[in-house]
This record gives sequence, C-alpha cells and structure tokens, in this order.
Amino acid sequence: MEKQKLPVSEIPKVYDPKQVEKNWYQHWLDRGYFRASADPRKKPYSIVIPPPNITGILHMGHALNNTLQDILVRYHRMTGRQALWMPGTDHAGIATQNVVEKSLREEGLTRHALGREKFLERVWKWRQKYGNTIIRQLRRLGCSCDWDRTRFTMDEGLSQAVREVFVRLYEKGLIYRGKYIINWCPRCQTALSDEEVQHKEVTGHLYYLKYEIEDSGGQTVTIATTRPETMLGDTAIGCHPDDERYHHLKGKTALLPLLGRRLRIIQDEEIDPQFGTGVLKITPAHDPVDFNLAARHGLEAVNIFRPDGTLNENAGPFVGLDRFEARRKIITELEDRRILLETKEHLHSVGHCYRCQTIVEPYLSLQWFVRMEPLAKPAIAAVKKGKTVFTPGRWTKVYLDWMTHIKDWCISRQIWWGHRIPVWYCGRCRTAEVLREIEAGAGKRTTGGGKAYAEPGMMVCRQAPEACRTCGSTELTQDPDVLDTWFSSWLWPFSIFGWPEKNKDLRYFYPTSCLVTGYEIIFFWVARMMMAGLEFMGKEPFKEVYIHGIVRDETGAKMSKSLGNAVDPIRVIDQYGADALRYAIVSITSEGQDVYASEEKFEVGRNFSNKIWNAARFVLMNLDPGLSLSKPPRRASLSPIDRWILSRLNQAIAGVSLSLDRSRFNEAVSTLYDFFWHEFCDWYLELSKPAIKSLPTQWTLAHVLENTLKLLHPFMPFITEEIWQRLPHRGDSIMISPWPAADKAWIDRKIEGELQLVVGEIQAIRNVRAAWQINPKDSVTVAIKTAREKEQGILKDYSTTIVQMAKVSSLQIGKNIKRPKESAVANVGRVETYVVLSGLVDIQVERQRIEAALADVEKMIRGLRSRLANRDFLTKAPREIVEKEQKKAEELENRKKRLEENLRTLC
RNA sequence: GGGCGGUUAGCUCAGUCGGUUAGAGCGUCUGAUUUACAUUCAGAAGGUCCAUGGUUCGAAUCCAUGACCGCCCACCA
Repeated sequence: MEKQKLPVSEIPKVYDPKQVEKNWYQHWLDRGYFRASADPRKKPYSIVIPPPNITGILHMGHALNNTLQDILVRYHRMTGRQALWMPGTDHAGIATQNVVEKSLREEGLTRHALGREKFLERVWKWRQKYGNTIIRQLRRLGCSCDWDRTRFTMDEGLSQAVREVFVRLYEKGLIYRGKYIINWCPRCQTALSDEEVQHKEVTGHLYYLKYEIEDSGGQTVTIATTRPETMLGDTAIGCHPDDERYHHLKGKTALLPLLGRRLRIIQDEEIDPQFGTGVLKITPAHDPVDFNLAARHGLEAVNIFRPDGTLNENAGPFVGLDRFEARRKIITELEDRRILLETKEHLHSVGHCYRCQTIVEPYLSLQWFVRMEPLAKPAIAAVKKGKTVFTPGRWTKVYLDWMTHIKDWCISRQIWWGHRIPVWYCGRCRTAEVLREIEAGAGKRTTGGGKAYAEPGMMVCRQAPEACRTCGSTELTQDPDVLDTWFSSWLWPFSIFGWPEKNKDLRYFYPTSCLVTGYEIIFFWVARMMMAGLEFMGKEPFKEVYIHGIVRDETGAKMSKSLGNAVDPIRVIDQYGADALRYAIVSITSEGQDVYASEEKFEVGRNFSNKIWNAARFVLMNLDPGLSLSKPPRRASLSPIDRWILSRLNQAIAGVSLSLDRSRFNEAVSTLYDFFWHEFCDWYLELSKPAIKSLPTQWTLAHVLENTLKLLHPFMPFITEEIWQRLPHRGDSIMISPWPAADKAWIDRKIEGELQLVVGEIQAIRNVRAAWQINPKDSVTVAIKTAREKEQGILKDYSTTIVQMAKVSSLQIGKNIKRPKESAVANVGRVETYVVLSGLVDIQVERQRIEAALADVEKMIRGLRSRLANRDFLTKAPREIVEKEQKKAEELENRKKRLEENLRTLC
C-alpha cells in the first residue's frame, strides 16, 4: 500500500482504528509477511494453532489464546527467526453434526430421513458457508498466521494421516474392539470418551429398597441405590466378604422386586460395607463397577435401555418409557408395594455430555478403543526429562497424574460427521454365529502383547479393500462409526506438515516451539498430542506448553454464548479497535490465572491507543523534515533530559525482551505502558517542548518513539504500523523490522538517579503549591531559585532548563494577574503551572510542611539506623543490601539537614 | 476421597531472588485547560497483605496448621 504522507495538520486528533486495521492487514498479506518456509540459514520458530471448531465464533477465550500466539510469533519474527504460525480448523464431529441437525429440524427433517450421504453433503455445504467465520475473525484480531497453509482436520491429507495412524496402532495391537460399559449420550446417541463427560455435583436421592430372600420365610435385605430404575437390569446382589451382618446370605438367592428375577448373592472385596446398607444391587449393563463385578463372577448382563434412553423389552411393564419417567413410575410402584423403605438426600456427581449437557448413561456396547498405557510411557518420560516444559510448572503434575492413571480411549462415535473407521467386514465370513460370538465377548480384552486384535471377516486397511482377504467375497461393508474428533486433533502438530510423507517442513518446523492453550484441554488434546508425537515422530511435538487461564465475565462465570454473558470480541474490535482489545486482554492475564473481562478494561486499551496516537502526532508535528533517524547525534549534543529518556528506553527494551522470553506477557505490556505513558509522555514530551527546535532532541523524540513502537508491535500491531509508516523509517513494514537491542552504553544509572532527584524536587514544588492552596490561575509566578541552583553538574543544567522554560517572573500570589505573554511560557505547557515562586510563602503553612517532611524522614532514619546497628544484619545480610541501606541512610541524613536548614531560614 | 488455585486499597488485580516508605487501573474527592491527547493533566483520601504459629538480621513473599472462595480428578451403588 503506497500511503501518501498526510500533512501533519490533517492527522486526526482521535485515533480511528477501522480503516487503519483493514489497510495494514491487507498490506501484510499482499507482501506475504506471514509466510514462512524452511530456511536453513535461520532458526525456526513454529506454533500450531489450537484449531478452532468450524462451528466456532470468536469468543474472548479465542481472543486471549490467539493474541498470545500472535505476540510470540511477531516477537520471534522480529528477532530474526523463521517464524511460522500454522492455522487451521477442526471438523468438531459431534458439535458440527448437532448444529447441522438443528438446522435440519427447522426444515422438519432428520438426518435419518435424509440418509448418510445426503446428510454429509449438507454438512460439507454448511462448512463451506459458515466454517470459515472464525478464520475471518482471527484476521480481524490481527493474527499473523501463514494462511496459505491453512488446514482442516477433514482435508484429504489429514484424513490419510488418520487412517495411517489407525492401521499402525491396530497392527501394533494398540487398537481393539470390545463390548464394555462406555459413556452414552442418549441425545447425541453416541459413545463418549471419559474426557467428554463433565461431572457435576447434584443433590439426588438415595432410595432404600427391600429385596426378598428366596425360601427364607419372608426374610429381606435392604439395598440403597441412587438410580432405582436400573433395578430392572439387576442380575445379582452383593456385599463385602467380611461383612458379618450379611454372612447368613451366603449361597442364597434374592428375588428382584417387580420382575421376580432370581438374583445370586455374591461376595466381593470391592463392595464398600460403609456405603448405604453395605449391600449392592448389581446391574452389569448400566454401571461400570457392576460390570467389573459381573465379569469376575460370571454374571449375565441385562440391558434395559434403548440408545435413545427409553426402556426396552427387558423392562417389562415399563417398556417405552423415558429413563426419568421410568424412575418416577418405579418409585411410585415401589412405594405402593412398600418395597421402598426410605428416601434420603444424597450429594453425588452426575456425568453430563460436554456437547449437549444431557445426563450421560453408562451403557454396554461394542466400541473401538486405543490401548493407552504403552503410548503414555514415553509421554511421561519426555516431560520428566524436560523435553517439554509446562508454563506454569504446576500443570506438569496434573499432566503426569493423568498420564500415570490413564485409561483406554474409546474412539468410536455413532455419528456420521467425521473420519470413518477404516475397517471393513465381509458379509460372507461373518455368519450369524460369528456375530453372536462377538456380541457375547463382553469384557474380554482380546488383544495385547503386540498382537493385533482379530475378528473373523474383519479387515483394517488404509484404503477400501476390493475383496475379502479370506474368502474373496466382495460383499464388504465399512464400519458405520466414525472416529472421535480428537483422533485427528492429536496428530495436528505433524499431520499439518504432510505426515506420513517425510518433507522439509516437517524436518524444519517439528518439534514446534510453543503450544499455547487453556487448561481445559490438557487431557483432551495436549496429553494426546504428546503421545502421538512421540509414537509417530519419535519426538515431542512442542518444547513448551504455555497454559493460560479461562476468560470469565465480571461475575466469575465462564463466558459462554448460552449464558448470554459473553463480551463479543468483534464488537470490542469495532468499538475500540483490535489493538485495544489485544492490549486489554494481555494486560489482565497474569500467569495461568483465570481472567475477568469487562468493558472498562477495553476502555483502558482504547485510551492507551489514543495516547500513543497523540504522542506520535506531537512528535510528527515537530519533526524537522530533514531529520534522519539513522544518524544519531553526537552524544555531547544531547541534553541531560535526552540522555535520561534514552537510558529509560534501553531499560524498557531490556525489560520487555526479558519478560517476553519468560512468557510474562502482562509484565511486558505493563513495562511498556508505564514507560510510554508515564515517562515518555508525562515527562519527556513535556520537557522536550522548550527544546523542540533542537535537532538532537527531535532525533531523540523520533528515536524513542520508533523503538517503543517496535516493542509495542507484537501487542498492538496495527497502530504501531500506522505510526511507524509516518516516521522517517527504513524498510517496508514494522513487522519485519529488527527487534530493538538494549544498548548498555545508553543505560546511565547516574543520570536516571539525578533526574529522579529533580523529578522529586518538582514533585515537592507541586506539593508546596497544593499545600499553599495556590490557585495556579493567579500564581503563575515561576521560579526555581532554590539551593539546587548552586549545585554542580546535571542538576544545575536541569534546573536552568526549567528556569528558562518558566521564564522567571515576579508576579505575586493572590492577585488576579494576567499570565506573562512570552511565547516561551505558552510553550511550556503543563510544566509551567507546576513551578511556583519561593519566597512568597505563608510561613506557618511552610513550617508545617517542612516539619511533616522532617518527621517522615526521621522515622525512616530511625528504622534504617536500628537496622544498621544490628550486628546480625551487618554480618548476615548480603553486602550489597547493607551498602544500599547505608547509602540510603546518608541520603536521608542530607535531606534532613536540608530540611532543617530550610526551617531555620524560615524562622 | 485426592489434587490444584485464590484470599493484598471501595472494586478488579500486579507484586520476580525474602531486602527502600507494599503498587497499578478503575471508582471517589480536590484542582487544572491558549496544551499532542478530556479517550488529557496534577493532587488527595483509601492497607491488620485471610488467621495463628514457625524459620530469618529481615516475611505479602518461605514452612506448618486452620478458615473461606473457586476449579480439576475419582467406579460417592
């Protein structure tokens, strides 16, 4: 974009982000600055985006997550690394299917009515229409992803990687199929992994039921349960073998109320005698504990639910009822028959579907699983050895705990949108008998020891086979299920580079440098990527995992669209600008803590943008057209004030770089805010006004501004580019300009210290003015004829400057006298009003002021003296601390003397 | 049941290796305006750093115990 330099007078007073953001983003795209490719001359820096769901709409969590990534990428790009940010989206199996099904419902359609193929066409269409919303929104945020490389988890290449991984794991004996209790969502009608179930504490009820013992003359046993409807599937009852209360039940049989089924009475160590009555009803098909007990004791499993959560034929008179309705009916029935003895409130946690919040049902069904333990071992080792580091470190433990107690991963989903399981079955080989055997194989783990799981007539292939390998039949059907969404996401860090093909990008950019994500997907995603990366690439997928907090609203609720409390980042960008949003969200994110977003935070960001804008406006207004930034003036020609701000600048460069290297984003941004606003603008800009015609000062203004813009660029890319383009810069864009290096030669602690003293003096004068209650309107009398004038060196220079600025005048306080008309005074700006004539002092007030100050100083001196008199302190504290304190004490003594002298002269 | 995080100004929060008189933003109050910026500037008020005990010359910071708030994990029938 060729930008005509506006005459300064036409730079608007208020920063307007709209056009600026659009133009510069397009400029960056046009010039290809986001692109990165393998370049052996440079060090790589790579990040893969946590792929947002295609159903996603940018929320504050995304804004935080992606701003942090963009900061890292932009920073490292400027430091000269080959920085790549790989973007992409996730097909989000269940979530997307739900969305499309919902839109079908509005048309009065169901996916079943439509059929699998037609339905998938609809999903693809939906994806084409809405699936890139979030990508567009990320661009508005300013994300510098290499968009040409954008991937989608259902792209052909990534799908191929999925099949490859499935087959390899299968051949290694790490994938098997089996009939187990899994988490079933009756609404989505699919299996869920353990991680996809959210447990919530709810107050339910504990029902005490009376079961009759067979042939015992009416003896009964009382059993406590939270889910009475599952009694219909009971096939046994049990107690702890050492529970003396129930020894008389050994070998007996109980009778199931309502249905009259005969129930074995078993003993098992796993049954807790403390819970309820100590007797457990055993429902193998609907409870994981019971399922295990049943496997040990050879009990039959009776399934009483249909996939949609209604009761099936096994439920006798309750067939067809919904599970919760059935619960109510059964309770009433049991009450009527006096089988329900007691109902107590009971706090327990109930699993909910993470997609639709329906209560999840433990359900016995045939599913595919990944055997995780062998995969977890290297993933544990890699983190223990520090190959991958978590920031903040406390997540290491969370990760390791989960990995150590890892359970097998249920990967099949009974939905249509996703990667179809690459398994085919031969209709001829799978006779009714074979199928019965498979069905009957509940609980038997048929694989292990490196051998592939096998079923007659089953083929696991990378491509659809033409014919059955055993009998040659072409009567083949593919497994109808699809894979868990995360089965493609866990390959993301290498599948996006074209794995299994070995190529330059993979070699150059893998392992990636940093993964930025929230803690809610450590188990879903981070841990599994570690396993996949180590298994298939032989290397950890990232050097660092940066875990940030969750964005909440002011009341602490997790922001979500459904709660209606979400602050829409796009609205914030429209209203305040992307830079303001980015600044705000970073400034409130301290390491790993959850953050609370609110309107006022974005206002602070907008105000900061505007401050930057106006400071730049001032500098540009005063810059000599011939000034060259690349030709620094001789050091001697710089005023002490110039040298002060240059020193401060270099401290800021060092501080910001260090903070970024340590991933302390909020620290970096606050350093910049303080430096820019409270040092550069409040002091330097004001003090530069009298010297504004001086070229060295102009150079300093422009130089400090330019370098601060660079430091700010990763955080606030748009406004920094806009201003930088108006400066006499070199190069095409700030985003590819080199990151400033802190030049130690410029850091001058002496000048900083001395100017701090002067600043202190000015502050003291401000205080005097306040104490005297001088209305500056009346009292522009300005002088700094203090003792300081006699002092040597910088202090004197500085005081002189102020005197010059102020144009000492002899106006008197209290009279409404017009301000002097000298232009110099007008130019002085705000500083002028701070400086006040000494001499015309209310002696009483001044004495009070000095006495108060003296008291303060004396108090501090007492504290210091007692410390310095302490032998332990002198011998045990580090020397530099002691020296610092001694110096401080001296300074205080001097100050005290001055104050006392002032007091004497007053009297 | 296990684990993690938090408790600092009226509000929201920083506070690194234990070391000056504990900071910021917002809010409140007082004042400023020929100004790059009212999306601005100056000033003031406002603190038992959750409690108790310990370590230390020195603790908001380290240790122990407890309280309260929040989160995560677990086969809490």
